[in-house]
Amino acid sequence: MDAKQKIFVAVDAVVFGYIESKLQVLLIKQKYGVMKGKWVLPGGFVKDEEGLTDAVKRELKEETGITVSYHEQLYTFGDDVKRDPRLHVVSVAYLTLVNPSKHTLKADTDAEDAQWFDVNKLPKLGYDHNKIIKVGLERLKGKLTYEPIGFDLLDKEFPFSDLENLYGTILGKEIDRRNFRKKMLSFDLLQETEKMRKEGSGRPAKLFTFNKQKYKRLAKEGFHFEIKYV
Amino acid sequence: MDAKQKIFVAVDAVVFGYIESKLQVLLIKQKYGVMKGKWVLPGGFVKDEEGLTDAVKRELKEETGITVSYHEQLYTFGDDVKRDPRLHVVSVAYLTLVNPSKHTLKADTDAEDAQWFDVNKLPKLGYDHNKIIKVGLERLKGKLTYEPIGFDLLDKEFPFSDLENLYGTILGKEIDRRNFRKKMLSFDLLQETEKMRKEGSGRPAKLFTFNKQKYKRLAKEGFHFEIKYV
DNA sequence: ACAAAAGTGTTCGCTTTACACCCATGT
DNA sequence: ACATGGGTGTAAAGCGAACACTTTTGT
Repeated sequence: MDAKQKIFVAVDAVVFGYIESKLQVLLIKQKYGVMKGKWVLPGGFVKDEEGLTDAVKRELKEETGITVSYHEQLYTFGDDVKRDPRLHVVSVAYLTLVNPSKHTLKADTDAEDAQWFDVNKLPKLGYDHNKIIKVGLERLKGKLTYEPIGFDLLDKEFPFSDLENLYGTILGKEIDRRNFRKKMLSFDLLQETEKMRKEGSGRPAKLFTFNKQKYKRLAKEGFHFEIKYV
Repeated sequence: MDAKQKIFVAVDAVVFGYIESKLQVLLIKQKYGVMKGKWVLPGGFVKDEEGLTDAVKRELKEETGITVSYHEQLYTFGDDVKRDPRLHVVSVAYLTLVNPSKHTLKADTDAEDAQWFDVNKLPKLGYDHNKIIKVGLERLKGKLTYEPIGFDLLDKEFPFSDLENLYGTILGKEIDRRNFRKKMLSFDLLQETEKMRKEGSGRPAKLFTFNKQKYKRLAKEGFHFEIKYV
């Protein structure tokens, strides 16, 4: 019962957004501390008597003003005792997805600035945050094929092509539009709306919505979403 | 920079073994503290300047004298601030698999006793450890179908029937022996040995070994182990 | 000879994959 | 009329699921 333990507990969030057909991560520029001026993941120390999930949500709100559409625990980083140069900090990382079109970023409290970065063009971040993002990206790639979380990155109503692009971009694969559409529709989880989106030239696209309630119900009954190799 | 944070970091291990065709969990009986006399998962506080993985391995060695054959981080429990009644403790849980036939359990240090329990006949444990085991079991079930970790629960050389039973027992499903064998062998990751095992009556069984090196190599090249619905 | 566990193939249906042309709109 | 992106079907191959009898040993 080591009541004088000198280890600190932090939370960090890998927040992904899908903007202009690119997968982006939300970073903040540190205002204070050793990492001052460096870009890092939103996050910070957990408060006494505060749960982990509450802590991430608080930090996200404080630092970026974002509301999440999907959230899960990612991994706890604590094998490298020097991942924070000053203190022994164990960080519980979260994977969160947002629909960025809904939000305007606002830097706040500890953050000098908050910005979206293309996940393939990241600067060198503070701490081990490049590694954390890598782990987050792997998880996202993995889950995309067996859980319908891609929808959490899109608008509520979206054209099929957005969904195709999202899968193609994130997984880095060419996808067969016909097969992809057929498979997606076979789950009977997409609802066609009356609306159309016309953008630039080309034929206008029907907009769809994802029926999350139905998915959750089916999932409980043993249904398994799976969109293989895309 | 909250240098007076009063949160403690612990690690706990869900150690599974497969004994007499039953999935078992390793528990220890607490010698000291509020949970004295209760069965709990092996684990304890992380030491200052100690990495998480090192901490679990140390605790396992101290408390049970076991050597692991598979080990991965499971989940970090820290949403419930009162999961430890006295202190705010965040616990990083690990999933570890061992081949119990190699080991003799020995209780040590904090442990009054160490014992295997049938995963379906658990007593009421201290803290939230029943829940942690539940999460561990879910993970094990999930991984069994898409990573070849079942082998880590078996002897190095095993008859096919052990593998069949393991999958059947853990997943709680009847498996078709012919299809299962065909699929397993199709990966070309099992090596037939010269040896046979005869036990009681019945035809003696060829013993196989799993070629882990080959699996790791193939996995890097994109190979995907998958044994669906068994 | 019988009981007990090991070992072995084939058929059917469904899912996956590969693949190319027409449609609706803007310029 | 042409450029741009949206929308659609079919055939072949591969995989998963169902299914029962023979072999080798111990008693």
